[in-house]
Amino acid sequence: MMTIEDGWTDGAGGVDRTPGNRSRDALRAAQMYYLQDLTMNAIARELRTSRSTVSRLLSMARETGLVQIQVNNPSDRAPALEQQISRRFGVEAHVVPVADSVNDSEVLDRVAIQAARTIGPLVDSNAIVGVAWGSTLSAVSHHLTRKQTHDSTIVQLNGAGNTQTTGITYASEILRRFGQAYGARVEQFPVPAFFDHAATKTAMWEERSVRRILDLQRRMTMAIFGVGSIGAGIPSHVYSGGYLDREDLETLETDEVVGDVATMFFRADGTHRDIVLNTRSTGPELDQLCTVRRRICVVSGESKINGLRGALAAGLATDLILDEGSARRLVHS
Amino acid sequence: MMTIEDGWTDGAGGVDRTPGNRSRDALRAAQMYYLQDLTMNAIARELRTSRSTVSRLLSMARETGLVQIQVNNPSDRAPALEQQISRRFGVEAHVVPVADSVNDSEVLDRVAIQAARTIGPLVDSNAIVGVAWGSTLSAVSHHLTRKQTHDSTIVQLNGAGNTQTTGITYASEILRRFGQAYGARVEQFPVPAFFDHAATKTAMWEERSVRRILDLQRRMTMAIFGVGSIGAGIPSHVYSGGYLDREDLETLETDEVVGDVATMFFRADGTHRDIVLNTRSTGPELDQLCTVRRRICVVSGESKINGLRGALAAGLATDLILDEGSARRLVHS
DNA sequence: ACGCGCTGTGCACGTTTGTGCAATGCAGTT
DNA sequence: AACTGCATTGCACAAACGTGCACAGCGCGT
Repeated sequence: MMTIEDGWTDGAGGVDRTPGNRSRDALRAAQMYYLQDLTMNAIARELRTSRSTVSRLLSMARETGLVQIQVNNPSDRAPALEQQISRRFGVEAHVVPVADSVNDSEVLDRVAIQAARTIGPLVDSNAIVGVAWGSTLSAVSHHLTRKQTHDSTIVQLNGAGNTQTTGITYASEILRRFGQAYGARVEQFPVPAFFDHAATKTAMWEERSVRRILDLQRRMTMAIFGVGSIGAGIPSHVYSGGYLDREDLETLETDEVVGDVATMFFRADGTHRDIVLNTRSTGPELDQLCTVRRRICVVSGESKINGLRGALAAGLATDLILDEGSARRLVHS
Repeated sequence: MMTIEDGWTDGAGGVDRTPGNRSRDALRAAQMYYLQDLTMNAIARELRTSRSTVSRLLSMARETGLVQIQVNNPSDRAPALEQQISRRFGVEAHVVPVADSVNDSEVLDRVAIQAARTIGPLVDSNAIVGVAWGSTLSAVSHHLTRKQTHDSTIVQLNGAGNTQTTGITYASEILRRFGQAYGARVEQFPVPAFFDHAATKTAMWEERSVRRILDLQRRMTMAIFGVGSIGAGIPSHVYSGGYLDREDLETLETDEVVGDVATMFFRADGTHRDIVLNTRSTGPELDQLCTVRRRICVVSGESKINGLRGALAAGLATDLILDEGSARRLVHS
């Protein structure tokens, strides 16, 4: 007979309800399904359980990152669009195929899913990942697949408070999801998105609690953000959500701002000197952002194209994930 | 309207029968299926084709290595069996889960499939992969998944001729399949498995045509082999296939041989000095084999356990892929 | 022009897979 | 012991999927 210790690598012996079985069975099932091409029925027989349980074990295996599915386009024959974008803008492009017939919210959803799956493999142990907030990142955060890492940290890139709410629940939900997916510590940045007075920012930036976050940001190994865009149809969250008053919006216009990344603004040519609002923004200095090894920009929807152009001109991203429609718009002009 | 040039990254425009579409559609389909979780029906609509075609595109994407599915067991909580084997024998173990109720030939098949999928990701560009022959490798070769590589070479580890046939079709089929899967050059080793006289081997080993192969073997980055085993129930191919005569088998017994790798023999303790048959064998010197960075041993069936123990004692493998039954037998000693 | 073989397509069918639901088991509480 | 709340299971049904088959388009040789 087998002892319990033996039993725990064993699916064929007697039925064994030791706790922790589930994840072991999930691994066995995943191997049999994905590596041996058995049907769920056959697996159920070997595991002495029902087919439906196997189905559930497999979804669990996928969700917890036990199974990783990646689609590589052998770079030698990558789709033309991706190559063109790479050449022209010096970023690694991931174009999300989407027929132009689908509506904007579905495009966002699908870009978000694919972005989440693309980001997954890039998160290593000991990583310090900066994460912005906004509708794009919120969508992405809903689709992250888990991956076990050690000692990684998710750090908030910019404050999220505004004049109406502290914005904390919204932003912190995003962060929390990232942290949970990668088993990482989460470091929130409990400041408003914009200070009313630049002097307050200067003062706060001397506080040790704040410096701790800024220090983490300086040591980021990866940053993930969307872009905000001015000018085109729908304004982003930042431009309509109560973060900026009429006067602020006017100064943006005067400064010829076309968009922002993590509430730091820039112009169409990528410059950001002397944009007054940036002195009150809590986002990371763009020059400093550019020193981060991997900077992933997620964009969905053609309305963001102006902001995106500026961000690319500023060299803010090393990787760009965007829907096919926007990609085409980007290169065709 | 779109021009044809636009059309070729486009699935939504008019129906477009440009050649090469298939692999592009396969990529699009794979992204939509595996990264965006659409159903095949939805994909068919966007690609303007039928669901069945999408199904076929997806199988193509999997077969050609466009999609790679890997199952990782986060090493911190790897199954106990694998950890035990790793510790005791100093190899990375991949245990293939198989209920003990399934018959030997199915076990072989399933080990082969999983081995093929495990090997795939390890083959890089510029690799020189040594491949042995035998029933195990034959089974593996049938299940390799394609993967695009540049300038890699598959080299035969040991001659395959015997007194009855040249053995070439059998061995070369295996090699050919490896070559095709990885887009690699194939270098056969057109010599018998064993020379009748050691002197012939010495002479042949000076021939430039042979030296070219030996040189490749010296520069191998990876070797893949099974084990032969003496003593247990069913003897391996080598021991029964007309490669050795009665006298040879007697000398093996005298020399206390327990098994072989690529027709080079060894004893239970892993030693191989003064085994006379090795002087006539065309397999690689075992000491030299041990200098190869990655040495993958595939074993299926408990009858091979004696040979396997010897091979492990000799330190011939860095990676071991074997079925669960054998694995258990191995650690329970 | 015609026929031939080849490749790729959609249909139809049987198989495989996902999931709402009710039943069961188990732990903690009254 | 009885009760309650939560997690897990198998069932049954519907959705999604794979594949043999017949047919259409195309290139090629006669």
